[in-house]
Amino acid sequence: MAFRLAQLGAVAAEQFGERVAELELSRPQAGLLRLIGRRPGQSQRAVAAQLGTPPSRLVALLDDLERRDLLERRRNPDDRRNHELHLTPAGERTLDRLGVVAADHEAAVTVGLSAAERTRLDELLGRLAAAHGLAEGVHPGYRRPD
Amino acid sequence: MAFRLAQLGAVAAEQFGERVAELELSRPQAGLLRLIGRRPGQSQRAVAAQLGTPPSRLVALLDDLERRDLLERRRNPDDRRNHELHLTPAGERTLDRLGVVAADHEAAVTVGLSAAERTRLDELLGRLAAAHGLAEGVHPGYRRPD
DNA sequence: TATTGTTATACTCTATAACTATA
DNA sequence: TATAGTTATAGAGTATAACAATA
Repeated sequence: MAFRLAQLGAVAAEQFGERVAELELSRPQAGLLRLIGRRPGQSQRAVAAQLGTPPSRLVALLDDLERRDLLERRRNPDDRRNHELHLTPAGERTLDRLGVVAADHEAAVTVGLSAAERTRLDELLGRLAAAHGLAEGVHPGYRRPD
Repeated sequence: MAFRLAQLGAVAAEQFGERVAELELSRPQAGLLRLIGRRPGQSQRAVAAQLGTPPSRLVALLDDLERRDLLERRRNPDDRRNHELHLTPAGERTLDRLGVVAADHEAAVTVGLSAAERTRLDELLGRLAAAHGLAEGVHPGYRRPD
């Protein structure tokens, strides 16, 4: 069962990666876009802390998003060491498309289950996620080792 | 839900990795040990084909296992290009220990669920695994891209 | 001195393709 | 010529630690 979870999780991640690749995003970039869209203005350190990743890892990911004009780093005038992270209008549009992609993905992954079975599975997975202390919307793959 | 599967799958894989690290095995090595223990005498190509991985990827993994005397490559006398893969007695013992580790892992991953809930979850995951064409005991992480 | 973000560096894992030995 | 296994090489992704700018 643990192994099946690992198998299915890998399949889900892989397929999600293929879908977001059509938006020219990597999986971590898709996660960042969502996180920043949901709460704009956070510093890179704050984002890194939420994800549990070293801040240096964000630099290249954000560089790419900024170069493609999906995201803006704004210097915080109160503390000029900080960069506030905001989506551009193009970034917002990409985030919308990401929502569509995620819904398609959800349907593809849960294919073959009835509505009642989906509900039941969602509940069980939610229980496990809680038991393992998983934060809503944060993939453990961001986490630094130890 | 797809995302929760990815989260939980990553957690399961990560925790399994920590456990097998105590046997000084990587996750792919643990999988190989099991595969070879279950059906000894296969060639490296046959194993690679089952896992969907390029044969060259196996070389370093098997080198390490062989150096540690857990595994033996026997030249097939009928076709000296082939190496038959067999576990040594030490390899069999490690495989036994792996079974214990896997059982502990299973319990840890499914913590907090009742026996009935485990059964129900196992069934639902099995359905999904079948829908996605997952082979029993083969982790998609071995698969070559495309 | 401390903190934010960045850069420099190194390491791990993997795929691809060239190579060898056998057939 | 074809196949099994190996080696050589390169690329992606990531962590760590040193660094510059700002506080």
